This record gives sequence, structure tokens and C-alpha cells, in this order.
Amino acid sequence: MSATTEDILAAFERMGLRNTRPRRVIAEKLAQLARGGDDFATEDLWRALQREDPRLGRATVFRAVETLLEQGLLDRVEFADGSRRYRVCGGSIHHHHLTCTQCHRVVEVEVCLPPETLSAVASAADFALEGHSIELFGRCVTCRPSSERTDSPDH
Amino acid sequence: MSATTEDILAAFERMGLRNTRPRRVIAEKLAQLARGGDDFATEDLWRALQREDPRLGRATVFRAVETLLEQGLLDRVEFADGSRRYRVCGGSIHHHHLTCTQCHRVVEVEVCLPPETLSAVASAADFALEGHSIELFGRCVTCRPSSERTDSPDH
DNA sequence: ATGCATGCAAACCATTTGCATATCC
DNA sequence: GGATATGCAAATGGTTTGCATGCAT
Repeated sequence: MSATTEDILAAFERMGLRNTRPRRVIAEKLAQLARGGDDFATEDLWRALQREDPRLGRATVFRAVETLLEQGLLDRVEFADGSRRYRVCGGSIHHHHLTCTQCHRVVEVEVCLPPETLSAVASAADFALEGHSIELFGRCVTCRPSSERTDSPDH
Repeated sequence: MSATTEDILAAFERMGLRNTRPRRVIAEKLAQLARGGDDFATEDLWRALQREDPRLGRATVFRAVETLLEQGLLDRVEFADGSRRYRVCGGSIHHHHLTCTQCHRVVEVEVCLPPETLSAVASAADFALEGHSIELFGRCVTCRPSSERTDSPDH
């Protein structure tokens, strides 16, 4: 269940930020992207929004994305080639990402390190853990010749 | 046990690249950084090298770093704030990084997801896994008031 | 009315590229 | 000698900043 326009506007409000027209436009587009599970680069998002409101400034979009990232409404997804894109992710379920090295498709996965492991490492290194990120890389079905498809029957 | 100048030059050779003076200078400096366990931004590395050889070109350094990254002689370390730096890491032991959110100190850690977990996720998503990366974030002892030094909640 | 938010444009910074020249093999 | 690597400088691409103006509260 993906974030709605209201969820996103709520995040702005939570930060004590004003309810402005640019932010509404951004929230709307992001909700739309969320529905499709689509990821985006900030620059792309800006260009798309510009079509709806030519006066919307680039900086405004970058600032909004940064805010929403901090608020946990957006996830930064890292690809194997080092590039990064954003994605509206329901902040409710803790997850990480599996991305295709070829087509950049993104799949949310629920793998994670067990808490005991995390705290063991933290105390061994004498760090107070504050977060972590896990990225898995591979090739999705469609980016792989069928000859390489070991475990799934064709249909 | 960190990579030596020779190890690095060997990596170039392995790629079928010529043994040139710039690459020797770069290898030497990297071996030195490796000894200290220091990480670096490519731009910084270039500036440092420039002091030794003012004619050394920026692009040469960027190209060398890219090559060594591919060869697995360098690791890209990601910090909580989204910045990235490089590090000479003995490619022998599989590891990940724990970084301080405040001082950017880097610690190599050997935590990892169990292979069964990885393959389970891969087959569930129908991906052929090719790699992964794990980054842990926290505050190191020196970046933490002694009052806070209890075991802290994770993630 | 006050001050936060915006649009704009320029600045920024790391990285990449094109190309003539220097160098390795 | 011929291919590869280099240095240089300019181009790039994404992101940030400064500031006058606009708009929400």
C-alpha cells in the first residue's frame, strides 16, 4: 500500500513546513510514482513536474526530495553501477532493495541482518549503531537468457 | 595485511595495461594509504599526487581509480550522509564497512547475510544474484559522550 | 505583516571526454 | 613504429547557493 498525496503533505507538515502549491504538485506526482512503484532521479522528477508547471524551480524539487528523504518517505536506491535513484517507499515495513544490474528494475526485499548480529558487531567495534543499508544486485528474469534460468519453469 | 605497490601494479598488468610512470606513482601512493587504512576521495588523491608530480593529470587518476575498483583492489565506502570515498582493501577477505556518522571513520566488518538467505531471496524474486553491499552506520567511541556508552538500540 | 518558500541564475564540484602529444612495448 | 596512455582543457551533469520576490500564516 503506497503513500498518498496526503501522506506526503503530512510529512511536510510534520517538519513544520508550509503547505504551498509547489509542494502540493510534488506530493501529487510522487504519490502517482508510488502507485506504479517507479523510481526516479531528482532531475527527471523536476523535468516531469515542469511540464505541469513550467515555473516550478529545480531547487524547489531538490529541496523537497531532501526533506522527504530525511522523513523516511523516500528511499535512496543504489545500483550496482554506483548510480542512485529515489523511490517512494511505505516507511512502515523495514526493507532493502534488490536491483537488476542490467535494466535497473527495483524489488523490495525483506532480508536483513538479525538484531543480535548487528549489536554484536556494534559492540565489537565500539560503535553505537544508528542505521544500515543493504543492497542486493543481480539480473532479473527478463534480463537473463532462458538458458540461465535454473530454478523457474517457463510458462 | 594491506596491498603493496606491487600488488597494485600487478592489477594493472592483469588488465593488460601498460606499466607507466603515472601508474607507478599512483600505486605507490595507494600502497601508502593502504598502510594507514586511510580512505580518500579521488580528487584528493589527485591533489596529493600533484604535489609529487605536478604534471600528473586529473583524468589519469580517475581512470586508474576506476580500473582498480573494477579489479576489486579498491572498495567504495558509502557514508550515512550519502558521500562516498575509496579505500584500498585487501580483496582477499569478504567484508563490509561500518562508518561513523560523525567523523567518517571506517571499520571493516565481517558481518554478512548467510548464503541460504541470499539464494532464497534471489529465487523468490527470480533474480540471478551477482553481488551485494552492506553498510552499517553509527557513532564511534570518540564521537560519543561517555554518558551514552550503554548498549544502544539498533537501526 | 512577517518571515518562510520560491524561482531564477549563477556557482559549484566531481567526473568525463576529446584530442594532440608523449610513452611504452 | 604503432598502439596505448597521458595531460590538458573544456564539457558535462547533477546538485547547491544567493538573493530578490511571492505567498502562507
